[in-house]
Formats: sequence, structure tokens, C-alpha cells
Amino acid sequence: MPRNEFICDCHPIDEELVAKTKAAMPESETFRNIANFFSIIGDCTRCKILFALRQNPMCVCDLANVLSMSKSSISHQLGKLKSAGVVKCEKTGKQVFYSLDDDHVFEIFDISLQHINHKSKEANQ
Amino acid sequence: MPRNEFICDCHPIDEELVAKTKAAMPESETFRNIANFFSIIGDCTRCKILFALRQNPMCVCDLANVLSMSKSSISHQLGKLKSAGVVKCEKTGKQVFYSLDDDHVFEIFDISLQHINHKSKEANQ
DNA sequence: ATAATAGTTGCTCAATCATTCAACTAAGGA
DNA sequence: TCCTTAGTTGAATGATTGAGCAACTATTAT
Repeated sequence: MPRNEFICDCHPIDEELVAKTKAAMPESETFRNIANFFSIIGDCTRCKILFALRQNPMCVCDLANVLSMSKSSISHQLGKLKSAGVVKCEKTGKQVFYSLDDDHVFEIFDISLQHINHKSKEANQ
Repeated sequence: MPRNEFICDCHPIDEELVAKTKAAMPESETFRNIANFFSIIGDCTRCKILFALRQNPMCVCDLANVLSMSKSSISHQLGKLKSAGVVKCEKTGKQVFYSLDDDHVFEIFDISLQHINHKSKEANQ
């Protein structure tokens, strides 16, 4: 019966380090949650939506106009942002107004932009 | 000749807001960069690699053993992390040791984990 | 020189995903 | 009541992407 450790195609070099590191890893669900969150905001359209909503709450139709895309696309993407807890909505009459649900997102964006700008400066040297 | 504003399938409701928001949006490249960065870290395997490297620099082979995956997969993913400037490497002998290039990443992870935990607590109420 | 090992790279396959279309619900105006 | 408009939803499609295999390079040991 093959042991778990050899699903991989090579023998460990520093077995102790491998065991120690493996033991200290968070559980799978944590990784799924983190990866899922970042892949939600890791999309051009959804980033644009978030930057637009940072300025003002907006209805689906106006967002579609800002991004020059179809209502349907925007609505699909808003659904994902909402289920990730990044965005919330409120219906008034025929319109649904979306807004940022959480300040955390732009904390994250701001730090990330520092990183990105830092790296692109490095790359130009 | 159709104007740019009508690639979309509906008329704006608050034209002034749409125009104002559109004007204040960063340029496309900014969005591509941000989305690219988040989609790089928005993957389970790559998150695991980063958490492993947070503990210790490691060679490809040992990382493969920690994650129970093939060397090839790990190497591919390390390549992406490296081109995003998140990870750096150093060759010693036959081995290549990878390590985190930047503290920003775990600043971002830590804030994001707060967000994620906050949201999952909300969801359970 | 030869063999073995660490890592990289190109290719293929399967799965995931963003967008669009079409059909639908819900709300307001004529 | 009927029509129009705002938005949602499910299915279909095309594109992207992660994983593993196989072939390759480079370094070390025999």
C-alpha cells in the first residue's frame, strides 16, 4: 500500500524539512478559501467593477455603460463578487444598486499596487 | 458612426455619473497588472507553495514532496510565481532553492485572511 | 566517460471560466 | 391591462489554464 508521501515523482532531499513543513501547513480548506478569494478579485472585469464602485454605488445598467459591456456579463460578475462578500446590493424600484461591502478589499488593492509598482520599477532597471 | 459608449446593450440611467466614473477609472494596463497579480496568487497550489516557502527556502524536489505533486507541476507554478516577482531562486549545485522575494505577499495574505474569516463568521449567523 | 539526479520546457488533456444569447421575473408607465 | 425596462439565470461556446508525461539540460558521483 503506497504511502501518502510518494504520490510525488521524486524522493525528498531534506526529509526532516519536508516533514516539518508539511506538519505546519494550514488545512486544505484554508487554501481553498484564500485561493478562491484571490481568483475572484483576480479578473480584469471584476477589478474594474470594484474600482467603479469605489467611487459610487451604481446600478447594473450604469456599470455596464462604464465598462462598455453587456448587462448580463456585469450581472454574472456581480453575483460572484457578492458571493465572495466583496459587494452588496439594494433594490430600489426597478434598479439594483451595488456597492462595496467591505473596506478590506481596497486595503488589499493598495498594498498590491505598491508591490506591483515596486516590481515594475525593478524590472526597468 | 457609433460612439464608444454604446458597445453595451442598454442606455445609461445616470449619464453624468457614468461619464464621471468612466473618466476617473485607471488605465487598462493597471487593471491587467492587478488582475494578473491576484490571479497568480489565486490558485491553491501556488498558495500552498507560498505558505511552505514562508517557513523555509526550499528546493523544487522537497516542495513537490510537501505538496505531493510532480516536480514538473511545481516547477511550472514556481515559474509563474517568479515572473510575478513573488518568489526568487538561487542555484546551488544540482538544486535550485526558492524563497519569498517580498514581504508584501504575506501582508496581503494576512489582511485577506481577516476578511475571509470575518465573512465566514457572518455567513454562519 | 557513464550513470544518476535536479530541474526545466513543450505538449496534450481535462477542467474551469468569461462572455453571449435567450428566456425569464419584477417593477413602472401608458 | 399591456408594454417597456432593469436585472437575473441557465445553457452553449470559445478561451484559458493546471497537471502530468516525455524529452531535454546541467551538475555531481562512480
